[in-house]
Amino acid sequence: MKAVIDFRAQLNPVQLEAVTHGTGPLLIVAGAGSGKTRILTCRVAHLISQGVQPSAILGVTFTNKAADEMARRVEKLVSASVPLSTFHSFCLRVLRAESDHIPYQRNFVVYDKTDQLTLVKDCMRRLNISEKHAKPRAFSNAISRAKDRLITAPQFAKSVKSYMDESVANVYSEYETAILKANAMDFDDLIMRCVELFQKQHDILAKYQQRFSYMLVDEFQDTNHAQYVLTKLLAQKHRNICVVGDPDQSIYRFRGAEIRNILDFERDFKDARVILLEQNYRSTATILEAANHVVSHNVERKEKKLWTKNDAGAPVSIFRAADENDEARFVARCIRELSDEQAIASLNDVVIFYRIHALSRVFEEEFRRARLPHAIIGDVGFYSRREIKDIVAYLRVVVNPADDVNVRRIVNVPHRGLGESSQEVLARYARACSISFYDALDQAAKVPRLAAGMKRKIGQFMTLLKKLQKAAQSMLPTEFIRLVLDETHYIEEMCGSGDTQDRARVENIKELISAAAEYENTCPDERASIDGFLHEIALSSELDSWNDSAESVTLMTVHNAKGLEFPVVFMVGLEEDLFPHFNSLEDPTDVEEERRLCYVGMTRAQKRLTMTSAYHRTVFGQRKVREPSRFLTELPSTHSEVRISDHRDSITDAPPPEQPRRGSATHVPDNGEYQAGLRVKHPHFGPGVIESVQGSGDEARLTIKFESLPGPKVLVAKYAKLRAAR
DNA sequence: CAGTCGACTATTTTT
DNA sequence: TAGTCGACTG
Repeated sequence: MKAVIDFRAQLNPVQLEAVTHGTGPLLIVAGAGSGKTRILTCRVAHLISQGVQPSAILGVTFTNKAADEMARRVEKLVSASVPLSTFHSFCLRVLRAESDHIPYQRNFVVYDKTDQLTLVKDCMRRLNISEKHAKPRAFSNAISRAKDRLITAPQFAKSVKSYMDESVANVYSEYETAILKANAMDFDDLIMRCVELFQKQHDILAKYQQRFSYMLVDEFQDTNHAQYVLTKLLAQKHRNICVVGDPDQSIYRFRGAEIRNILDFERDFKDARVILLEQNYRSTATILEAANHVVSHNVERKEKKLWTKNDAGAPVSIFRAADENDEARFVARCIRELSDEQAIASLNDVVIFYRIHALSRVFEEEFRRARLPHAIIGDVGFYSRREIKDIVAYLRVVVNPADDVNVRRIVNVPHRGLGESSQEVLARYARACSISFYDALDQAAKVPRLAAGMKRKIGQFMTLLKKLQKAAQSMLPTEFIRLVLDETHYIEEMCGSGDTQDRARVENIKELISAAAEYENTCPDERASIDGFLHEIALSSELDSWNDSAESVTLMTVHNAKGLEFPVVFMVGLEEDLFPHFNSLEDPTDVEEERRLCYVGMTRAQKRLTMTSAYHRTVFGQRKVREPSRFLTELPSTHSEVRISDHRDSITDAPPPEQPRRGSATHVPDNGEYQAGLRVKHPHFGPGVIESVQGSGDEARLTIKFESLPGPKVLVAKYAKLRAAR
């Protein structure tokens, strides 16, 4: 198929260059709103119009949603469907296709975070590591980070440097044995096993290298080491590799992403063409300036200046609310006003970003009260709800009985009188004979120290499982789920208690059946199967199914905001300890990531940006005085407009319970008695000396030279949390 | 073995 | 605050 497309009308010269770049490596550094998605889609369309087979293009995006979106747009341009995927879904497909060549059986399953954590806990128990001493979460994270860097358990064991490392090494090793036995892979395994396969089996690698003559990787700044290695392996042969990224938008370092990959790309592909896209088409000049200004506070950053031809637009609106309820009310009122004034065409034009999900609750309550239609993205994902995990566990067990985690999940759900202690007996037996938990159940009759009554109950359970297994051979996912519900009486048992959550649970189960039906209808190869469905849901998230056609305001975390844009953006909870989050405050590098996160949020806005904070907020059930985020003070004052809640007085009347500070240092009076020369101490910057004071009272601006900082810093007295130092 | 109670503690962010 | 975890009792 050859159809010349003239992109010149819709692209600027730099974009055109990126789109029509021929062969060889290409690095596109695409600033926020510079038309990145358009370039990627046009490039794919361009390649196809040049005669490249769609199936020869490997496009990798960050989320399934982005993949779908891009596929849709490509299809519109050239009416060809290009297989776009995420790293994880691509690897899963490869591993399934090549299952004969990996140390797994064909029917392996994918473990999500919860399964992974259960398994880690299990391993810890076997190694006699107390959960109090070290958190399971810490171990699972450490294991994930190791896998991101392609470090195997034996390699990890060789490089231990501390006592903690040693524990991790032990758990890691135990975990690897267990997960392999369970015939399961976690998210990180998908990448790592795929790399391993390619490195060990050159013929297989060659096959995929041959197949994909062009590669595109989106959100390159958020790829981890393993993903980059995978990319390099695949691109080695043709070297037609195009990566797109923006270092300023790297927000997944905590998950192993390496911004360095962008720099390494130029090193690894010396002949790479580098194209910088710096014109922003999305935001008003004011918003863009403000965002640029904030992110320019990052030290570890390559200088880059986005610009735009767009109008200045309204100033960035800063609002200080009395407390979190006041904040939510304010946002709701603003949205109403915008809507009434017809400043927005639809509620879909509005989004609310917060740093952590916990903040969504207040807004949810307020919006419900205000009858403002809204959709909350994320939080407890659909597939991690208990009832869904329970039912899905049955599917998983039927497909892969070796999956101990899920066998143990369902063995007593619904209750069958097979509690903790008999499970423990079985688990011990299984381990002694080195068989799976399932096999132990199957041989229950032979297991000593098990009451006859138990053996009978286990027998009944096994009869049920075998019946299900047999039925599964010839059933579609929907039919099978219904069968499970019938046979186990799950709904009656778990949802018949009159609990308020029961109705939602039943709804969720119905939703699961719908999802299965949806899968069956769209299954590409007409071979809808239970394990196919399992793989489908393993990598799906709520964001993917987010339907932006419903008329409603969207609420989501800033992390979910990547790649999206909205005419009206509210960023809420901009307070120290929250955004930047307190876990990041120790390490300047982490704070820089928070700042990039803030930058990503701000640059989603097209027309209006409002950033709010509260004077008081209830955190951990305790009312606390809050300090506005440093990111707010980093905004250029010329581009913003500050408003303070009318309710402020009524709040400040109530004396905040001033928590006693440790140590003998006294509070610097916040009634304006600052003077140059005073030695002070700041919670983050440490000791310093006031160089000069401008203004007085709370609003006084203090220029302070901190010992920890190279130059003096200007702080507003009220928010500086200063203490006197001797 | 299961249900209830109280204590406790944890909160980023996600494919 | 709320959700989880563990101990205790029926």
